[in-house]
Amino acid sequence: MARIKTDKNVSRKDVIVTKAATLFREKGFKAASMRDLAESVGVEAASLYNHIKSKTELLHEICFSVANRFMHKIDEIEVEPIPSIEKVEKLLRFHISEIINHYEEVYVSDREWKHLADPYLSNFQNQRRIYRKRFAAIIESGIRNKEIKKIDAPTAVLIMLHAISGIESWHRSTQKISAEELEANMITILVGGLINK
Amino acid sequence: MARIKTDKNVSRKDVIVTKAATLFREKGFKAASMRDLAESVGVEAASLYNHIKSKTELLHEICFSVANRFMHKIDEIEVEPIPSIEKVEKLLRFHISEIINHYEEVYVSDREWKHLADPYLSNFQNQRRIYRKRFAAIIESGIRNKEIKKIDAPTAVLIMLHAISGIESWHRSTQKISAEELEANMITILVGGLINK
DNA sequence: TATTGAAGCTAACGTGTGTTAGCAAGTTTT
DNA sequence: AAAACTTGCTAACACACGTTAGCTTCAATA
Repeated sequence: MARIKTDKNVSRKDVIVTKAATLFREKGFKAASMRDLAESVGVEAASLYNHIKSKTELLHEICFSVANRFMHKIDEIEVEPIPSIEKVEKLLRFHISEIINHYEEVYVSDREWKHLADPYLSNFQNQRRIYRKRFAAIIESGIRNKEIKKIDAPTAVLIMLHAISGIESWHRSTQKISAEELEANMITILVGGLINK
Repeated sequence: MARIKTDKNVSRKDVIVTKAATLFREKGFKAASMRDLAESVGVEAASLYNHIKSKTELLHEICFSVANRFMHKIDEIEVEPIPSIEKVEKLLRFHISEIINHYEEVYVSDREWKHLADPYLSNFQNQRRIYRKRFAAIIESGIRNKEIKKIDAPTAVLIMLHAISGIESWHRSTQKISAEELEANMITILVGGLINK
């Protein structure tokens, strides 16, 4: 009889969620079936329901674990006594490292959150909106201090966040530069485009 | 008996494809059903098949019409006798105007191409790869001419293309700046981050 | 070793899917 | 007005999906 293998500190549910993230990334949430997931876990589809409540629950877990990490980080950075442009740089570096180290989850959270069901959907959208506003506020304060060019802050946030999601393509590409080089290039272009000089 | 309305020069198939683009954008390709589409066209699901071959065909049409427009544009720009940095700017402006004027199609082509079936899938991926290489070549030539900072050109392309796809969010947002302002901000940040000075 | 709870299995359900067949209504051409 | 073609409809198909019920097997505890 098949059995889901677990290490210490990793519940069987965690294993399922992780495999789900990979599958949702590869095929998209809707196109990935519970039978696909079961196969990748090494078990029958019905057996998954001993550990999870529903397919959507898997998406919740993925999306909110990612969103929470970003929220905690911006909490932390916001209150640091450093110039705004450095806050922006820190945030960008965090985004980059998150997408490199938690590729599947971040990707899914970014592209598949549409398939969340209310009330999770509204909740997620709210968090996202708030996050972007706080990010924009940092940029605006940088503009007031003349550290940053006079630009529309919300637009700048959009550009930053989406630009960084380009790493998804880098992650899948075969002939790639190192993660460090990638990060350096990103910062050069993005922060370089902001700085007022 | 219901009937699909058409203007001159717009076939019934075109009407279906357009509505499909909207639906695929809203729900995603997999989650959008032919019955949904039929309703939005004002007809029964089975009737759609008098005009189209399959659901996937709709996706082909959307993805390749978008891809072709970009290919033709880069053909055109590549041979112009202007500095590389201006070529980059022209390409960016084209991307921006495409996403503003053909929002639904471009969005779908960007995010739903995964659901294409071979041989269209490989074909599409190839076109994408080639496009990015040609874009990167323009940047590399700009680096050689010292117009552009020394950066990894493929990374720069990723950043540009994804940054621009951020306009999707702008497009749906309620309190937005004008399209002209948006374009100006984008160019400032992106081109500003490239220029060697 | 006996007991118990966790974790797996098979079978099946109801529903929604893309698509086809066959026919009726409407429009254009002769 | 007849013929030919286009466009729509109803009904139904085969299938894949998420999920549940009920039972068995395994592993840990007493």
